[in-house]
Amino acid sequence: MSVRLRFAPSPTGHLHVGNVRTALYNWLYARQHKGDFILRIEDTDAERSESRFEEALMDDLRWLGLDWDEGAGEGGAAGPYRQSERFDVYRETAQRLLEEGSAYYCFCTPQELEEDRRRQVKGEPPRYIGRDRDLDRDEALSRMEAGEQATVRFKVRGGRVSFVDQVFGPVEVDCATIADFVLLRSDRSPQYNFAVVVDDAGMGITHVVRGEGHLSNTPKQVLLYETLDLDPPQFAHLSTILGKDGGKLSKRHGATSIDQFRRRGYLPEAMVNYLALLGWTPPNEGQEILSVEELIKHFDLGKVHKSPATFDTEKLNWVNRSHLKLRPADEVGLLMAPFLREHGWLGEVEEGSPEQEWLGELWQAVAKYVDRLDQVPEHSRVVFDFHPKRDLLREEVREALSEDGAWRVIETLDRELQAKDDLDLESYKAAVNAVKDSTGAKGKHLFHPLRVALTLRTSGLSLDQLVSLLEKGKHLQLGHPVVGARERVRAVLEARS
RNA sequence: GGCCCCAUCGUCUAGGGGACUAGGACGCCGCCCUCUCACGGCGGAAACGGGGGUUCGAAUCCCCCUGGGGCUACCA
Repeated sequence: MSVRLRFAPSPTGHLHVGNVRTALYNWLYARQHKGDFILRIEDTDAERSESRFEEALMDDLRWLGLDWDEGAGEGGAAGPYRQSERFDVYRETAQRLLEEGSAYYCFCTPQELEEDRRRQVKGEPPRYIGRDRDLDRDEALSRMEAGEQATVRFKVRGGRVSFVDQVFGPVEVDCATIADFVLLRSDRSPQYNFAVVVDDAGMGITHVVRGEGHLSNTPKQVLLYETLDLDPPQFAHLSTILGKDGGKLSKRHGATSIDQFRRRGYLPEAMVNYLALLGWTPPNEGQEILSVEELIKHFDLGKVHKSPATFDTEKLNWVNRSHLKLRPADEVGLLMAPFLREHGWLGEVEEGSPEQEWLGELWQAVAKYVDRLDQVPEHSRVVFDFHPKRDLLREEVREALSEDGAWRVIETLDRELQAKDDLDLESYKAAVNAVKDSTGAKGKHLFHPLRVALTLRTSGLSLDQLVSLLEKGKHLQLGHPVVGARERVRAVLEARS
């Protein structure tokens, strides 16, 4: 039998990295076993669910490459895939349980329930006492007709329930610790534990992979499967992802929702790779940078760790950097374009254009400085942002230029360059060699003044790469002028006075 | 309060009674490369939460404590 897995988020906010890891593990397992991956929207909480979050979550999933075979936005034979559209199914099922005597109407008021909880006996779990458990059905029905509101509660049996969790191992609990829980609320909407079971069963889900928080609720669900006369699926619960301080990951830890990472210039394959590593170790020691295909191939649900993992941005950065290096340069060039555009340094760039090729070259020059694409602009500044009048005043620049022979090197280079047309790497090097010969400056006494004249900074890209970018860039339609090398040297000399 | 889960370097982890002077990765530190900053290469510091057992032998098995987390809702 083919496996069927699902990701079932509530559209109550943006997709959190923890949710994404859950989705990912489901997806990896489904893809590995050539099964189905289903997206179900759990929006029974009408108060908190919003359709814009549903849109956003599907958008994030698509960006990550976690495609689904059935579900919201996709359709499929087991639909509808939105719980708010499945109320009939829940009501029918509840009715069946009512008739079988496995469930009953409960007329308890919120106040009564609150009192029950407060009246808890020391050493005993506080729980619903089952006041209406043995209420006569006809009586219940007539009270309903008289307009009284009632919930439908499940009659929890005695004894023990058990199941084997793929991650946590065997779990067994005493049913006495489980209160008769609500199936249908008084407004006839389903309660979570009931809806999941009805849906997972109805959708033919074979493996339920979800957050650890659901582990304690699983016995209730197993009980439900049992009275519905259905085989429960395989369960696998995933530990929580923690923040740097050991607490649950939250806004104060910085970015937590996947769209934030996306906007900062993390690659989807890097997010997927890093999240996969949080709670699972690849089989080959030391090989942690894996492609999506490799993850699908090696992923092993049975080897997922029980203990919670801390989200570490430093390691994510390393993973991202590594994947960035794996991508073809011209591809990354296109990906980083929006970030440069934000700084006003770039216009529209067409795919396959010389501009894209140039961006690829820019990328290769700045790649070693960058963890994320949103850091590209600050390291590209030397290429786009050239203002001698302003920058000659900067402390580090003044200091560097006050060194012996610095200006002479620059003046000599200026003379050498004026004699040349457009520069390529070779002619630039020839000019530098000529400067070296006629001034006698070498090593840092030669290159440092050159760097400052060309960039108005004391550190940055290799000069060879820079000159090449400048000379090519000045002829391209980048939407922002790039000042060439020769022009720069001249401008610096002119701004000196 | 009750029930349940978890616990190896700062972080992610390998480990499933002797192969452990506890291995790898990120980060950190040092050296090398070098016109700068980086990249890269090489090397280094860094952990079995505590206490009891079991055993010839425990990071590995059991119990207690401590510390985290979850459930205990007409939230999911």
